[in-house]
Amino acid sequence: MHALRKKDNEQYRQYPSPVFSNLKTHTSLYEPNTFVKQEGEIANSVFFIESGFLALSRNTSNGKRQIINFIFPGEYCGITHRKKYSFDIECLSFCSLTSINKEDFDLTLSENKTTMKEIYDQMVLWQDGLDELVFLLGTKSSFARTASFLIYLHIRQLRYLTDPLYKEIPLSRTDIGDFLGMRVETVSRTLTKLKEMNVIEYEENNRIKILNFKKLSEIAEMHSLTDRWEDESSNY
Amino acid sequence: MHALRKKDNEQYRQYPSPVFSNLKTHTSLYEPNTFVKQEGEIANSVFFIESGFLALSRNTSNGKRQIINFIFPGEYCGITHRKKYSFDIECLSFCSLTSINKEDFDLTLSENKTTMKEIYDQMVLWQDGLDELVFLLGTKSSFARTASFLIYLHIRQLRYLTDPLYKEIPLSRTDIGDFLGMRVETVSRTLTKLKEMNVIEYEENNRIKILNFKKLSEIAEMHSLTDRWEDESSNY
DNA sequence: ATATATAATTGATCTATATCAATTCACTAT
DNA sequence: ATAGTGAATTGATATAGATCAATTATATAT
Repeated sequence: MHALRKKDNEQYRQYPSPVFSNLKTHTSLYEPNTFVKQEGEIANSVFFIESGFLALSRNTSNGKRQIINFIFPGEYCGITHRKKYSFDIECLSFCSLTSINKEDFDLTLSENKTTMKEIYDQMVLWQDGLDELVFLLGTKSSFARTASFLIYLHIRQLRYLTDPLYKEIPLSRTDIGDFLGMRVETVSRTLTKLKEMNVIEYEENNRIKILNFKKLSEIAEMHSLTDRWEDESSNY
Repeated sequence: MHALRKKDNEQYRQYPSPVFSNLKTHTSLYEPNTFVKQEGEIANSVFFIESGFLALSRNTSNGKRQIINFIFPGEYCGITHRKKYSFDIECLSFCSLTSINKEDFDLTLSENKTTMKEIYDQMVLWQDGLDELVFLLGTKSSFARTASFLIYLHIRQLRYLTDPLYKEIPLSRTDIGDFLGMRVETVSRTLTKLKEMNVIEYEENNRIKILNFKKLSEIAEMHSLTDRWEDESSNY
């Protein structure tokens, strides 16, 4: 986990709290590397991200961590049918979250068509993304995974950057590895290789710049897939 | 892929087609090992499974197959925001499906609260399941994966069996491997080991019977997780 | 019942990636 | 500027699981 500096956070778009009409919602601020919820806590809230950048992650009994999803401003997290959260909700940057009581949330969904549609759309989008991640974890080499990840992050963050100069949201090698099911060392090695191939270059503050998108896509074994991602980015 | 015999299908619950009011839906029958849709086709329909048993899968350019999800009667599939399907929809048994035009489907969702809620609930449930799969693929050993799978399938199918004598939906070792990101040989080896440990036993027609659920859960590294699964099964 | 085809098992190797260990780098604080 | 701390890199080795190859089991067809 790599702490963002406070000023970095200003480079990301802020989303106003959604209108949960008459409900008792409240907004809280979090520091990087703090936990909003931990696995096993009663799933009694849903969160809306006003600003900042989070991860949903789970830990095995023997200390391995898996990041299930990265969460960006404007998205909801903590929606589940389980009684308890099955993952940690952790802040990777300074975050501002609106928390909504679960029952109120469910009630609002059943009453408010617009909100329901909005959430539904996010679920579908996440579903698409999770399908991708499953495919990646189940079939791809570490090299292809890393390339896939860079494309994924590139597309995913386009929407959230206010300043295009801020090329990449800084993530530690550990975070990347925990998302891709690889060890830090392997992430480092594959990134070094991509750098040597002039597909990417390193910039200040842990950011990675894509130099050759086409080649990266090929490495990611994403010939047709890339097209799809590009389709999607045009929806943003 | 292992063909179910026609009579097997009768052991599974049939779900009546949902009321998509005034819409032009139609029901089709499929043989085992046929494709409803293939990756890359325009995503213009959503399907409701009346009976039978399907898989969503994707293939890499070098011929590896990843099963993203198994689909059971009463569920919808083919819901995506992509323009094209990103996976094959393939029948693992004799299937009866209602196909609904995508635009009609979306329209109905925005008009009919009950349907929207129903779909939303399925999405949340699938999301939970996909989270689990990502966790499994990213962190677990092949042995733990296999155990996890058996528990997953056991819970998942409870709802669909009319005759409790039909213990397990028959899946080939290849299907299991393609779901768990393992090769057939590895699946076979891990199952053999579980059999030798008296955790499971083989029955006729490729079915696997769980003999020791507790031990299986431990192997799956699911101490707390098992609790959750059990929570869920009580929702069915 | 016998033949044929497909799936599952088992064994022997090979390889990608994890693990272990040491070094270098980058940021923070004094 | 300098020291201190955690992250990233690089190298050496170990290993889980893939791959290759052969055998056995199961299902289907004649």
